[in-house]
Amino acid sequence: MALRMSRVRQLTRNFNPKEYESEILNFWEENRIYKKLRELRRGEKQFHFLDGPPYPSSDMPHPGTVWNKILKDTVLRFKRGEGFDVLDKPGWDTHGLPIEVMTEKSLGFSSKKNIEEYGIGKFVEKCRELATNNLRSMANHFKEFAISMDWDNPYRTYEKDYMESAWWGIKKIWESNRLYQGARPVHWCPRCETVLSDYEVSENYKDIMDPSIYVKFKVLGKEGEYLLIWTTTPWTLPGNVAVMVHPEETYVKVKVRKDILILAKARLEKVMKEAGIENYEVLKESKGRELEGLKYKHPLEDLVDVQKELKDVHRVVLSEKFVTMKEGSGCVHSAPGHGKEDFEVGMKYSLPVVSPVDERGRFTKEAGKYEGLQVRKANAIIIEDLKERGVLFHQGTIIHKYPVCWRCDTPLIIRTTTQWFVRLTDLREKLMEESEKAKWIPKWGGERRFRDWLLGLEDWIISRQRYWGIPLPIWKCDKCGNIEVIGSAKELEERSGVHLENLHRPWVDKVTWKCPKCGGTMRRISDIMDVWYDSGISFFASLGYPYKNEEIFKNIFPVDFITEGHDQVRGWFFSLLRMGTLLFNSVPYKSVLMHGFMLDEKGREMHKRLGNYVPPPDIIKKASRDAFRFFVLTKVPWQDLRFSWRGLDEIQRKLLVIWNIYVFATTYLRDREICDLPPSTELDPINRWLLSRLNSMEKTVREYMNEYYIHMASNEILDFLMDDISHLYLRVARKKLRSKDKAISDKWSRVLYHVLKETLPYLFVFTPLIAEKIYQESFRQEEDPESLNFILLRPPRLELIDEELEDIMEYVREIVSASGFARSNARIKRRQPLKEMVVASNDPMVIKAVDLLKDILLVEANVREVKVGEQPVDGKWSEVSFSSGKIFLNLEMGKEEILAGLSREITRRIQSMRKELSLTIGVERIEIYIRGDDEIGDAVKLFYDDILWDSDANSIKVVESDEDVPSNSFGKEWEVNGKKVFIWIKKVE
RNA sequence: GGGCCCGUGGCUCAGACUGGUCAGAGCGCCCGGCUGAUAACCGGGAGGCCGGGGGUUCAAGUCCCCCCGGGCCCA
Repeated sequence: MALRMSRVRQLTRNFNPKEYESEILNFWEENRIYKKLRELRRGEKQFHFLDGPPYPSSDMPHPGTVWNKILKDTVLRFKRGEGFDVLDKPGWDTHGLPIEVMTEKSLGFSSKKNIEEYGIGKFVEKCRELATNNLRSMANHFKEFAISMDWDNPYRTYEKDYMESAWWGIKKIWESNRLYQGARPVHWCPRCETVLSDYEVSENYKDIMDPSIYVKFKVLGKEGEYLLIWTTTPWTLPGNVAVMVHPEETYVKVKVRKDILILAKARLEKVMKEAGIENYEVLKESKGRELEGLKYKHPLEDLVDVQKELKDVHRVVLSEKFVTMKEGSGCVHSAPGHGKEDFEVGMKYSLPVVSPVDERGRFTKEAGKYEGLQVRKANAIIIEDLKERGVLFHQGTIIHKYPVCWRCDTPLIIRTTTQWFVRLTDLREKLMEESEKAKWIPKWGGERRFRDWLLGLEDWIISRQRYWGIPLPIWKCDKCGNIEVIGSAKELEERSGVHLENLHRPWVDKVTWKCPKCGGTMRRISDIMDVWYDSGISFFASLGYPYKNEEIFKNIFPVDFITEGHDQVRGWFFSLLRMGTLLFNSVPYKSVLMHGFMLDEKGREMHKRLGNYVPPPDIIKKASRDAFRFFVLTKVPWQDLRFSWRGLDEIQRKLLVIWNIYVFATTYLRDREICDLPPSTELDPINRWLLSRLNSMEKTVREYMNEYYIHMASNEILDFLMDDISHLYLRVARKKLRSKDKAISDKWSRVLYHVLKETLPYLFVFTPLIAEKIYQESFRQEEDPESLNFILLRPPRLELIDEELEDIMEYVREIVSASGFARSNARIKRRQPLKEMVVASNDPMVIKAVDLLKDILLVEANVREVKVGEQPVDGKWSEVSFSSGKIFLNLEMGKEEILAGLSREITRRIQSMRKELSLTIGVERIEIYIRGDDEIGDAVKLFYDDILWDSDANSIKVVESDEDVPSNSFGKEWEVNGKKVFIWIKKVE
């Protein structure tokens, strides 16, 4: 192998991330580095990452989303460094209500009717445009943070390929008999005429005034006995089929005037007080359980048609879950058609579901007398009717939180509608089993959070009555009800002869064909799919499987790695698990890293509307991209993270130190021919220690990264650079690199060069911009790859790791700091050389430390000799303890020490004058003139060469009077150790 | 209301799984030092009974229970 000679170029002293960060981004862009990188790794072992698709509801990402992408990018960079061909396709979740609503707003719409009038086609195009513009803009923000993903080839849920994959999946679910139609109570906006999903409802509660009424339900067969129920929605009474009581609570029969009322004991006092009744008598107590099956007469039986058919149905049922003693009477009016809890209990008791309300919120014919009335407006009439029938016990009003439509503020109703379901309840066990196969980071992310929740899993409503989404590919014969589920555009074309490029509504709605069974017309049901279906299929739909990339898919399943915020445990993580299990009988991911939320500086949620939102461009402007990266990467990922400008500033200063390390190194290494690393047998212990540290750092970083302990890995490299290189090694190396002995300076140069260069690819994983900048500007050799991107992380050479030596260095650090303490106690400056230091210890490691790493002790303690020994008896000593012994510093100074100290003081002054005149070492040379007492003269004489070398001067003259100094010299008067000294320096032209 | 997580010096956070040099780091503060990496750097110091209470254990930020405060997800 040919001998390689390397050279480094001086790194700009000025640390200017604002400039170089965008310069590096441009460099990558202009030189198509990313594309070349993909080419380079093609054919290598693959690493499969799946991007959780952000929702492009804004043109700018939340800082937490940037954090999310930085975590992903770091893993991707690491895996590329390990030589993998990574799958790094970013994704976008483009469908759904938020985009629809924003589009509606931009068009000034407030309801579904507006959309229909405007034209679904035009509307859907607008939605697509909005999503596309936003995702492009968001992508640009991500790119700014050096997120290396395949931005030119993202997966987008609105693309035809993606939608076809979705159809394929639905067809498969249909074929496995899991797709069914069923009725269910849902939140419904009567004005917009649409179902609202739970999450749309959850954040939109308002204080609303409603009636609060107590109604007597007559118990059958017992004269004068009534169940006393409470409701704030009288309009749901026409749908009543049962009364729920709590099985374990105590219920009482109370005599009030002529009536006997049944209600919960715990509520008795409050109800009576509310109704203003003072005289009542408790006749009997019993457990709620004993009331089960008690039949009663519906109070509006004569007015509501549907109630006439339910005569035998009305009875008392039990529910521990939904009967509370906090409000009402403990007897809960139950209308399975108008309440989810009611529905659940109703199912258990096989009660009929009555929901005599249409999509505009009006009573239907089934409601008899009330037909055609808006349900909320019917409240007053119903109350009147109850009063008339003598069953209204008490009437009041209540102000309570009630869900309203987040778009039009209309109070929502709950009505039963027919929706499409995917049967899941029988898959609970399987889903749990599958979720356990994934590696969760942290462990409890999957174990507890997921598991408990899967236990309560129910069948999934996948239909939505909206426009911007993947249409459910279900066609139904309008005559015989025959159903066909279509799995691709091609299949659709085979049936109908219609070729569709755009599978969205309304185009797909127009495709019909003749029913093969009865000759009727097959029409698509008008629903679209829940967007959780969209993102849940990304593990195969992002590839267009099964119509494309079959080989790749088979290879990637399950994907190696996903990571998202903890809100996605029940979101995307679950959604993927659900789809993986439904379609492929397996969890679709191997490792899941759950990360936290980014909160504001005070620990609150960060939101645009709360005004505490920090736009990512501000972070770049005020801190830097790499600073933000390191800021988030060094924190425990699964905890919530407080944003902090100060924290960013701290990291920025660490980046400055890293920069300075390289500035320092290149200052000494530039213009020097540097050979390859010498064999370790030729190295002194300090250099062997550094190489050991380098390799253990590499080993540790790799181990942590492979466990996705990203914070541990990033702190490891940061500590290596700060503690080992900057704080320790360089302090010793400085003098060695400037050594007059070329053999020494050469050897140290080779080690330093090697270590710093090899650290760059590792640093690149976390803070790619600063690493690439240093590489390009200083370290890249002619024959080196064009970018750090292409460089593999060389595996650590374990044979260079010397754990004992690393342990020994810890003792050295302790001894050095003890010596500093000893000086400070004795008030002796570091600069003043001392005769000796004695280390008293019987720890063999300490003895080894002194033996092997004496050089460091000599320099750092600034003594002429260090030895291991007993506590000295004679002389003046400063004593300090450390964990394994004591150190003693000899404070007695001979003539030589004093003169050496003086010479150091003089050098120090010269250097400071140099700096004042901006005369750079190694560039401008100077002449020095000094006037002082005899001792000063002696010091100069004795240490003439040292001063000359350190201050890079041509000559030093001790002068008797100022006239001996050239007139154009720069002179200054100093006080050195109590003496007056005059120093002049003159630039040599 | 339920589930999960977090609560460590003035500030920001490491201390996970596998209780015992874990009471730490950085920043800030005070004192001192260094000086061509220099609008950097080094040493020392003050400062915490690891949210509160109970329990398990020879031993608990670390395990268990309860409470308080914050976050997320459900209801």
